[in-house]
Formats: sequence, C-alpha cells, structure tokens
Amino acid sequence: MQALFSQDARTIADRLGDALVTAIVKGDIASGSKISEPDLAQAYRVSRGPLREALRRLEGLHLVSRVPHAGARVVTLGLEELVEIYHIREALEGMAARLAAANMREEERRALTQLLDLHEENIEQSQGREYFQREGDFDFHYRIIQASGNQRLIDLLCSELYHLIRMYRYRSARMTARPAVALAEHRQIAAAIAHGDGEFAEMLMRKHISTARRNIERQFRAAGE
Amino acid sequence: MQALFSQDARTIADRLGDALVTAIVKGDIASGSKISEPDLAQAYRVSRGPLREALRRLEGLHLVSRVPHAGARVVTLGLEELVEIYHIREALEGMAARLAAANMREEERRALTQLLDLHEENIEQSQGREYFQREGDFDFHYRIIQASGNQRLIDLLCSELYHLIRMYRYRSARMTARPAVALAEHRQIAAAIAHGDGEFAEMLMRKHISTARRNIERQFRAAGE
DNA sequence: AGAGCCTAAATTGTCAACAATCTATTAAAT
DNA sequence: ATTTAATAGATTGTTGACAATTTAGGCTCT
Repeated sequence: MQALFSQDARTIADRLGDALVTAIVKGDIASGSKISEPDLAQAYRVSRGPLREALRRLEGLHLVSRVPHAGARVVTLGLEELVEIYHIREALEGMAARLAAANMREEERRALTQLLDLHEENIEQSQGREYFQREGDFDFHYRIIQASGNQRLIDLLCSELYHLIRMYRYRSARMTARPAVALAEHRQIAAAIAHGDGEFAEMLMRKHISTARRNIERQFRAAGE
Repeated sequence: MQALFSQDARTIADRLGDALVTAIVKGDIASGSKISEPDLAQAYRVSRGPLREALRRLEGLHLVSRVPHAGARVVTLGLEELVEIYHIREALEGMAARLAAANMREEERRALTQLLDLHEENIEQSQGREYFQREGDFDFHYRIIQASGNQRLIDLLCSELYHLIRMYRYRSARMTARPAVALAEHRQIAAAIAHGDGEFAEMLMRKHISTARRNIERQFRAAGE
C-alpha cells in the first residue's frame, strides 16, 4: 500500500504536462516561441523521454504544433482560430446550459447565484482585480458545464478547449473591459437555470458567448490586425 | 531537400499512431484488451519509445485509457458514452450543416447529390455491402463537416470524435439496418443545403442524428444490456 | 479453509547514449 | 553581388539498458 497519498501517484510526464499547460497559458513560455527539448528538459529537471510524451499531449490540446524533425512551437492564437472556438463554444455551452437547467440540484442553483454575488463584490471593490477578471468568468461557465452531466462534453470543454481561451485572456490585459455587462448576462442565465427553463438558458448562453465573440473581433481590429 | 516525397516525412510515432487507430477501430486489437508495451512493440517492429508517444496520442483521442504504473487498455464503449457523443454530434453537426449551406460552392452541392446517388445504387444492388454501410454514411457527414469552413470544428469531429463512432459501427455488424431510411434523410439534408436553407439543414441534421441515437439505444437494449 | 502478508517475476517509467535529420554558416561559382 | 551548394553544428528521433512499481503466486498464521 505504498504512500497513503503518494506525492506522485502520477508519472513525471503527466505532472510535467500540467506544468507546461499552465506555463503556456500564463505566458511564462511565450506564445510562438520555439521549444528546445534539451533546454526545457534541463529547466524542469527532467529527461527528454517524459518531456516528449508531455509534448505529445500538448499537441493533442493544440497548445503546441509539431513539425517532424523540425521541432515544436507554442501556438499563436489568431483571431481566426479564436472565432472558430467561440462558435463551437456557442453550440456546446448552449447545450450545456440547457442540460444544466434540467439536471442541477437545488443546492447547486443556489451556489451558482452565490458565486455571482461574490463576483459582484469583487467587481465593485477592486474594479476587476486580475484574477477575478480572468478566472471568475471561467468558474461560472465551468459550473454550468459540470452540471450538464455529459462527461464527454465536460472533458471537451474544460480539458481540451478552454486552455486556449484562458491563454487568450492572459494575453489581452483587459479583455471584455465590461465585467458589469458580463455579470448581468450571467445573472440572466443563472435565473433561467434556476427556473428550470432550459430553452431560455440555452438561448441566453448562446447570445452571451456570441457577444463575447464580437467583442473579441472588435478588440482585434482595434489592436491593428 | 531530402526525398522528393519521402517515404516517411513523418515520424515512426506518427505512423504507428495511425496504424494503431485503424487497428483499434477495425477491431484487430480487441476493445477492452490490455496493451502490453513489449508485445505491441515487437508486433509492429518498433521500440517502446515511439510506441509510448503513439499511446499518448491515442489517450488524447480517448481510444485507450491509461493508469499510471498499471498500463493501458483499449476503451470499451458503452451505451452511456455513445449517447453522450451523439448528443455532441447533434449540436456540432447541426452547426456544420448550417454553415455548409452558407458556404458550399455550386460544384460541391452537386457532388453531394451525386454521392447520394452512388449510395442509392449500392444499397439497391448489394443490399448494403459492408463498406458502404459503414463508411458511406461517414463520407456524407464528412463532406458537410468539411464544407463548414471551421477548421477547428473539422478537426474536432473528423479527427477527434469520429474514431469512436466508426469503432462502434465495426462492432455492431448491421447497425441501423435501415440504410434506405438514412438515405432519405440524407437526401432531405442535401436538398436543404442545395437551397441554401441553413436553418432547415441544421434542423434536419439534428433530427437525423437524434434518430440515429435512438436507434442505438434501442439496439443496445435489444442486445441485452 | 480462508485471509493476509511477503517474495519474485513481469511490466511500466525513466534515463542516457546513438543515429538521422534539419538549419545556419561559409565558400564557390555565375 | 547574389545565388547556389556543401559542410559543420545543433537538434530531433530512436534505441536499449536501468530503476521503480505493480501484480501474481505461495507461504504462514488464525
């Protein structure tokens, strides 16, 4: 019965993979930069074997792109790809909201509202401190997705698609710049879910995400490209 | 400028990955079976290094599940997971059909109809020869997805989600058992796309996939579990 | 007889050296 | 002077051996 809760039930490649994901998402490893296997291996004090396995996983997450015999680069997310992802989010999170309205327990619905109360406080008193700007929105969507009950959908959105979105948010300092508007939309969605109105929740979620997509498009054009 | 079109511009791990995907999908490697790295490596005449990298990719495709220090197993697709995937297909391929109706060129619309003519021939004269039963349906959906123009959506459906569906089709000998019905639905979808009616195409596609899902549920219950 | 522990074999995870490929620099030729 | 080709360096891909962990078998004890 090895260690009760062993310090590494997981393998080096797995932990390294997680570490690299957050490093890329947070920008510690610059987007677009080339990845040198010897350098990275030394930086994380691991061998190239586990590193290559971890990179294979990141490739599957579309966080790095590999060219055989030429090496791996951190992806650069352009407007094009971001818009594509938001269109997919629109379809999938709309579906998640509908399912959440059908499946959420009373306790979860209350917790969802309380989460938004917390967000409101943070918006007021700190004018959007970084963390809540970035991860708070994610928390809200995350809970709804979780409540969908569709495990494959959960994996798809939370473990395979959201990294790129978080990556974008860490790069664009103040993304929406309108946390109050987003909060109001969140409240509407939460209300629809609270009432068990799945159709309406789906509609509101789709509109919410499509609005966010348009903001991104506007922001990109304003930024020159 | 190495070989003009070199026999292996790709790496061993990449080719091996593809080989393993098809082997699993076609059932050459039994679903649920444990994967022995030494055995598999010897069977494919490769070393364990590339094999492990390939397995990492298959893990990302949800074709194998790994347990640290315990090994990898080929996934067994239960009704639960299959239904989840079909719900996701409903949302995503509905969206793909809508986009295809907006984006398809005249030539592609004709080709789509011709493809269905070909399917009709094969259904009549061969009473559903295996290949067309299995891959023909895929071809139809494949073209519509491709025409969506959303590269991320294309990857998601064609490279990350469809393997499991094909795997199911290879296992259940005669799946729908109603190729004629499916063909009729395909014709309706193609017609809607031909007329550029995206909303209707989406609706029909969703209904088509939801019908397929119910057939699978019925079939599973009939099969005992 | 059955449960639990211990030992041993097999398997997975990791590492470091070797081979193959690409990139950059330098030299040569037009 | 610019382009092309060749060479050297660095980097990626691959291999086989080593270490750590798990599983199966047998033994002991209750």
